[in-house]
Amino acid sequence: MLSQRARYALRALCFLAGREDPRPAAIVDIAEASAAPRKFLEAILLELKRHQILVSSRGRFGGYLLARSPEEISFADVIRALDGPLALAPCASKTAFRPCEACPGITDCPVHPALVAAREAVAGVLEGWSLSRAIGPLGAEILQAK
Amino acid sequence: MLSQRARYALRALCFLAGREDPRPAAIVDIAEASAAPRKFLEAILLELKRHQILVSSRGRFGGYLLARSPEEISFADVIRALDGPLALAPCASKTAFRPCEACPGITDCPVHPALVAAREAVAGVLEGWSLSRAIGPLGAEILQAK
DNA sequence: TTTAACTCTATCGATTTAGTGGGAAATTGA
DNA sequence: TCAATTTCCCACTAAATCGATAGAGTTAAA
Repeated sequence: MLSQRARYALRALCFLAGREDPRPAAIVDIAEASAAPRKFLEAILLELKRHQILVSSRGRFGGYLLARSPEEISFADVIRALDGPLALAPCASKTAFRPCEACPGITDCPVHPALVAAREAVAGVLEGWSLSRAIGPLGAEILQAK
Repeated sequence: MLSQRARYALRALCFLAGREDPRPAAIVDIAEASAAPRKFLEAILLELKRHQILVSSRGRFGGYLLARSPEEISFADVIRALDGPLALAPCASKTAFRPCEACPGITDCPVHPALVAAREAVAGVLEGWSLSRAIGPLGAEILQAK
């Protein structure tokens, strides 16, 4: 299960991906759009910035913008930034591999191959799922039509 | 990430699947084989029994047996029994669907389709991955050869 | 009736999670 | 320069979860 943080993050990023305004969006507006508590979202956006998914500017008219185009930000990027590896166990992770303690070892563990297969399956989906795909091919046009 | 409970469970079940002895296995032996603390494993096996993955007999020479053949027990069964739904969010679960609060709704949520796709991917793998597959086609023979 | 096993409930400490609060730093506009 | 606005950073709390342990109770075979 995703954490609440990751869910807020995905909603917030979809909102940002759908905006056509080139000026940065303030936390307050993002919080309203993604139905997240303002202060809580603050920490989330900061984390996304640390992972180079967002860029920010301070002061008046400051706020957040996507660090790159929505096609180049995948759900996998976002979830990894907030919840860590996609894998079901550290020993099955590609981005944060760590052997499990008290295990016969990678080659002998009967559980390991299944976890690797599961990780590959979910990573295959989420790495290919970008923000632009999430808001749909019509996402931008719909907003523009308003 | 899987809980430690689920990991112990998978190891324990693989051990049971590889045994050729028709008599039930005692907790102590299962604990040793799966490198799990005895009392902790106790609760896990009980949970697996509640989910009809194991059957038990009490008293002297009592213990646990698989409730059905190893081909008919999937990793998905085990993980669902101990960690709950495979989905990344309740709204994407097939076995325990629940709409997320403060969400535009299934049809309008831009995040939902990705979570459903991820769930289908991981369920596809884990539902098709049985204990017998985990211990390998040679699993039984190897044990017999000893 | 003893003994070896499962069953059940309660509890504990550490960690994580969700969320809040206050203030410092930066930027803009007057 | 000053005031307003906005991000940034730190500390903190309450509740839940997780991994694990303890102990009393129940069952069944020898």
